[in-house]
Amino acid sequence: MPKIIAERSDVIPVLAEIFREYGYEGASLSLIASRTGLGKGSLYHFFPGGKEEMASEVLREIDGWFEDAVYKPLRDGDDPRAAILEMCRSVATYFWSGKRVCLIGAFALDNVRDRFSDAIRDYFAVWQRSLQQALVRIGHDADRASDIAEDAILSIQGALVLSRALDDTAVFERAMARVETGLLAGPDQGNGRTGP
Amino acid sequence: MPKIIAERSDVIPVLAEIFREYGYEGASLSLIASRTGLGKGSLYHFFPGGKEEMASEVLREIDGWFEDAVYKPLRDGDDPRAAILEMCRSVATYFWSGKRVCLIGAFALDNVRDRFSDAIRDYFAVWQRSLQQALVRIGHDADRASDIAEDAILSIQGALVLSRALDDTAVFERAMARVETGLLAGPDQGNGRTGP
DNA sequence: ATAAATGTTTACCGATTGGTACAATAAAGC
DNA sequence: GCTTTATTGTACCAATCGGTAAACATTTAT
Repeated sequence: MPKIIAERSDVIPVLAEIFREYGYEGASLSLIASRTGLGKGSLYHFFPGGKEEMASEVLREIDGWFEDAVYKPLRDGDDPRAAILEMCRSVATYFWSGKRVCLIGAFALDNVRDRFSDAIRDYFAVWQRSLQQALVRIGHDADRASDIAEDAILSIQGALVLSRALDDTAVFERAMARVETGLLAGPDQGNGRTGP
Repeated sequence: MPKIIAERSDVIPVLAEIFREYGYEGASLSLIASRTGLGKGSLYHFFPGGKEEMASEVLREIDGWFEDAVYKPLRDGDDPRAAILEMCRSVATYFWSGKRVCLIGAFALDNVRDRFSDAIRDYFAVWQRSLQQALVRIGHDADRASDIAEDAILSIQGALVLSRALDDTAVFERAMARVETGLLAGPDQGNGRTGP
């Protein structure tokens, strides 16, 4: 094999950051080439499908990360309470307290949504279902757990939008604190937000 | 004056819909020209500043609509409770139960955020402050009202992201119902979400 | 009627877009 | 040491990008 400056898997996180910063349309091939240090030839060698395949792989990698770091512990962990707490911590770290955008959320609002609709839907659907399962194991009934999980995920996404719009990480941190207390409030005490 | 097929003010809502569908970068001038029925020359006659001016005017118009239909009643209306209820109704209608994207929220996640950062920040900041004032008039203390208002706006934005990602308007409607009850819960009963 | 103001159309600009072709290069296997 | 195979750089492509120029049409004020 010839000289390997970078493997395909090394390039994907760089691509992810580029898409996050510039969006799908805004990330031109020349920009990608210069930021990755790879020529167009190499890029199309690694990703024959072009920009669309690059973005697909990025989405897959993000989904994989969340699957391992967040979803799986929520579903299979011994302690659902601890998994939920860990989710909040992971999410806050991952999104750099709101400074880093959720690429999948951004794609959902973009016109490229249709192109990646399956990946986008799965990402949120699996997250919601995993969180719901953890809540059920805490003692909530299924419907209530579904509602709470939905509200938590949507609050995180909204927090990313609002903290970025106001350029204020405190917005994100306050929202995460609210999400955490909302998720960990037991099934006995109502929280006035999701239910009867 | 020469023949007027469309006034500037007539074009702006069309532009808004184009930007909503395709994003800032995705809305090419030729697309804009064909959708508005105006040639490039006419476009640049109405908007000498080009695409950036078109987007600015769209943002201004959106802000103006919210100012009249939502913010002002929240601040100055006789009945703050009614104004809050009306806000929820207006928002649900405006966003077509989640099928229509919040252009300003989408811009906030996009790389064009820097270009329109002032308009984006003001839109959300004024919304939050107006809603906070209404909550204070209901009887909340200032800090608590600020927190509740922030949570409501962020939930709406997150609901738009999530309902679009899952392609399910029910997500948006459930979220709006939660927002409404959260906003209208009196200052006496805690709601477990924003509380001390 | 005519001049001036106001829109509109069309052709065009250089730059950049995503993508392709292909030769050059470098290492691994024999 | 030669061939094979995987990677890279360069040149190039048609298409489209945002934007400009200027001739052209239409209407109002005089």
